[in-house]
Order: sequence, then structure tokens, then C-alpha cells
Amino acid sequence: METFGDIIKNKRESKGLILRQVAYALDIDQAIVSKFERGERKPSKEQVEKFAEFYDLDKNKLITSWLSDQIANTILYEENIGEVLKVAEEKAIYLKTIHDGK
Amino acid sequence: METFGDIIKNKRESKGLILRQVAYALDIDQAIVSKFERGERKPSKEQVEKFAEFYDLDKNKLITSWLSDQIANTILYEENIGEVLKVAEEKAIYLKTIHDGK
DNA sequence: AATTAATTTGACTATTTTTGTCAAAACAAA
DNA sequence: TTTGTTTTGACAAAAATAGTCAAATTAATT
Repeated sequence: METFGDIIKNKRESKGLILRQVAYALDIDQAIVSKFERGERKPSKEQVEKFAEFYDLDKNKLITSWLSDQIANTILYEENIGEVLKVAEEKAIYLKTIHDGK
Repeated sequence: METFGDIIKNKRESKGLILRQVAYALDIDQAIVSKFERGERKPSKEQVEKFAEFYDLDKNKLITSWLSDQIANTILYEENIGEVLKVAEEKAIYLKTIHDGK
């Protein structure tokens, strides 16, 4: 189960980079990058995209990881996780059809 | 596809109540109740529970509806909705096992 | 159509949450 | 011990959210 933080941390280490270098390249404070890696803070979507570009990762996959982290955290302590997500999916699809197709 | 707002609005109308009465009973400004009904604002979990009690609705079902609204909104404009939710579920379950069972 | 009732809207403030910055603490390696 | 790296926490700035209120809009009655 690889979180967003795991992904960017592994990638950084596999490239032999230190936080300072990543922080400089992405123009994000290194304390923040450290917190992203440990899941202590959530990056914005723009920041996620920066990481994808810099580390040469599939942008959609990384966004999926980041979004799913967020969702997992919001439902973590709830009952009926499966049910909640099932309903959420139906709603999202429904709202989407309304949004574009009307 | 019944949202949280739909549920509490339908329930209010089926009970023949006006906003002011509900607002008074729940100690929530009526403008806010109106916004909840139309999905313009998201209630807190405590407020959701107040509604469940006042309207005699199954608390878990109402929370499911409320949570799924939130999740649906966060993924609404994303690609791979299904994939995101699948991963989110795995993560949630995984984090849960870590949390209690270790 | 006029009056009354109910709902919705929007402006405003207050409160809470999130953000970035920085330096010091903790940790690891040389 | 010295040097390099990561983590932590305090702080202030900025942004998001919440509640209050009155006016505007809409709906219902008379």
C-alpha cells in the first residue's frame, strides 16, 4: 500500500537526491517536502504535478495516489467504508453526467 | 440519486415543517439550514447527527449520505474515478488494520 | 393584486484551518 | 567530533469555513 509520500520519497532516494535539492528544484521549502514524504501535510494539486514532472512519474497515477490518500483519510474512522464509497461513486458519475451532458 | 440535502428537505416537507421551526429545534440559523438543503454548505458531523435525531432517520445512513456527498465532490472533476475510489478503499482498510490490530 | 409567509441570497465578521518560513533539535554519517 | 541531512515546532500570513443578519426573492393566501 504505497501512499503519495512513499512514492515521492522512494523516487527521491532512488535518484540519490537530498531534500534540499528537491526543495530547490520545486521551489518548496524543504521542511514541507519532508512533511509531504511522511504524509504529515497534503500537497496541493499543483504541487503534486510538480513532483510528477520532476520525478518523471505518470501524472494521473500520482494524482490518483494523492486523491486516494485524502479520501482514505476522510473515511478512515467511519463505518460502512464500502457502502460510502459505492454511493460516492454513483453520485460522482451522476453529477458528472448532469454537468456535461445535462 | 438522493443527496444529503434532498433527504433532509424531503423529510422536512413530509413533516410539514418550515425552516424556521427546524432551525429553532436544532439551534442552527435558518439560512444555514436552507443552504444545507440545497447543498450549498456542508454540515459538520455533529449537525448531521442532530438532523438524524430530529427527523428520526437512521444515523449511519445519513452519515453515509453526507460523507458520500463530500467524496463525490472531491473527485467529481477527476479522471479515473473508479480507480481512485478503489485505491482509496484499499488504503482505508489497510490503515484501519494498522490502527487497531497493529 | 395585495398582503403575508417562507425561502434564498449576499454582505459582513469571527473563527478555524491551512500555509509557508525559519531556526533549532534530532539523527546519521564521515 | 565535525559535517551533512532530516525532522520538529513555533510563528505569522493567508485562505477557507462558519455563523449572523437583513434585505431580496419567491410562493402562498386572502
